[in-house]
Amino acid sequence: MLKFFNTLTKREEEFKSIEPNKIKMYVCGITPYDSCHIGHARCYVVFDTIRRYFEFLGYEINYIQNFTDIDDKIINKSNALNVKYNEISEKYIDEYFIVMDKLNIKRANSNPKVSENIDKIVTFIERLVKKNYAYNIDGNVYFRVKNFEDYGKLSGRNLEELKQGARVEIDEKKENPLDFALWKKAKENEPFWESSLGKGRPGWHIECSVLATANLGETIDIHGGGADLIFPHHENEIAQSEALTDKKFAKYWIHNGFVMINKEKMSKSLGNFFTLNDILEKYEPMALRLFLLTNHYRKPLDFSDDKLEENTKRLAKFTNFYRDVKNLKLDDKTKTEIFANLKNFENLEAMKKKFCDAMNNDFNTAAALAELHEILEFGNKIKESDAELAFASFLVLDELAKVLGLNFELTEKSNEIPTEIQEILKQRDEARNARNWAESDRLRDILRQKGFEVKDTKNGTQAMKI
RNA sequence: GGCGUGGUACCCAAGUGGUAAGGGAGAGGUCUGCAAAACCUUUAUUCAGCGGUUCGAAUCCGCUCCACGCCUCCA
Repeated sequence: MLKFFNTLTKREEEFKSIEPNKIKMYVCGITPYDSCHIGHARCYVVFDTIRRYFEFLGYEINYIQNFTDIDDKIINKSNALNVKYNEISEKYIDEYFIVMDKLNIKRANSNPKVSENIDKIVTFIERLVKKNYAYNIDGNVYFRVKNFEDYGKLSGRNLEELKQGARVEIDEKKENPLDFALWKKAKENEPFWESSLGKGRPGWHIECSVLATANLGETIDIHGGGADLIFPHHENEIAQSEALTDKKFAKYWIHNGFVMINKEKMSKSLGNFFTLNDILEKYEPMALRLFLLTNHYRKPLDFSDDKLEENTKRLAKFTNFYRDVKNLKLDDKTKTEIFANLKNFENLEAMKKKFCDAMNNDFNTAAALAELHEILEFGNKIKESDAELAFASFLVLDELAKVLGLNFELTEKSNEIPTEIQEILKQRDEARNARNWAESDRLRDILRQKGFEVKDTKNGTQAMKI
């Protein structure tokens, strides 16, 4: 039985999809105005892992993730660099895919862009105005918060509390300081769309309500995003959607915790952020994914280089085992038979069950990962004595690793050995066979200088990038 | 001020009432010409502190101390 924490009800709940075996899931995407950082990686790894687990359980999932490709930050940057706003957004959308592909994050079923859905957004806002949930002042349209009774139910706030902290821009003429913009009137040097609401562009929150309901229907199973979006973004999404449809917008809300640097929240304003480009230049993507999965998704996660060093070593334990499995002396027919009879390996079935128990308990990837280590150790212990059992443990390990999005075969950087290095390795093997230790040690030093560590095994010398 | 989260070994980290998973580092071992790597074994009578509830608490309750987040753009 799968249960997980629902931000809306503030407790763990058993999961039941609206339609049998089908899940409609929406996760807030990025605003493409700059390179992705480790916080983005955490969010999308978390929801990718959740998605993969649902698929493993047999659900058919429709996963939608938007791009907020028109926004103040993009406009500011495009004005500063004197290029069109979409040049900025397209550049960073391309970057997003490159880096997320490296992390083995499955593509969404669709990635709708705000700029391509303006008409739907305008219609949505018009209907809100008609229902008296929104009002237009001089071409700015605001949501009338006081008319939506449930406002605050997600973030656990009430209107009185919120009024205390509310800040109002000087040039805004809202009825109520808590009202938020649905449609922003075009200012000078800003891209705009002509519409019945006036010349302008959508506010931030409205897009997700529109794109989620347009792609998935009025009620969706799961809505996800970073914890920083709970208020006001997700609170406002609920208000807009439920005001219009009078139906529950999302049954389950899932939020991932922040990434911290030295126990402080990582953020642009503090300047303490790391881009994924920088990180992945130094470390294997799967080491990063391993690190992210070691922490429970709802807790804050403290990031540092040390952690990635640790997880690089940890990653090597898995990839080494994969390499050893490839060298097992088993013919294809035997392998096929093992695959077909995997359920007969009771030890492995038990470990697989523990993996699922962990995932069923609020997606406890850390405990699930621990189970992967158990299978790894099991496989390592018997690989010399029982090739068939070792191969079976590899199959189970690989299956479960992939549920977590860990593709250990993608990571063998060390397999890319240049021919020059291979030549030296060959010479060194010859020297060793001739018991010429002086020459062998000399070649080893040369290899080290060239950035390769040697590893002597029974089957000859291998090299690994340092 | 209001709302909320967390403090578990040298470091990271799981644990949600039944007697402390896992990883890194350290130590010992196997292998090896020597190394390195790899693999195996091992490492918390104790969970920030003090009280309480219970047959039983890291887990529940109360207080104290410490760290952090949200209430404004953020994944």
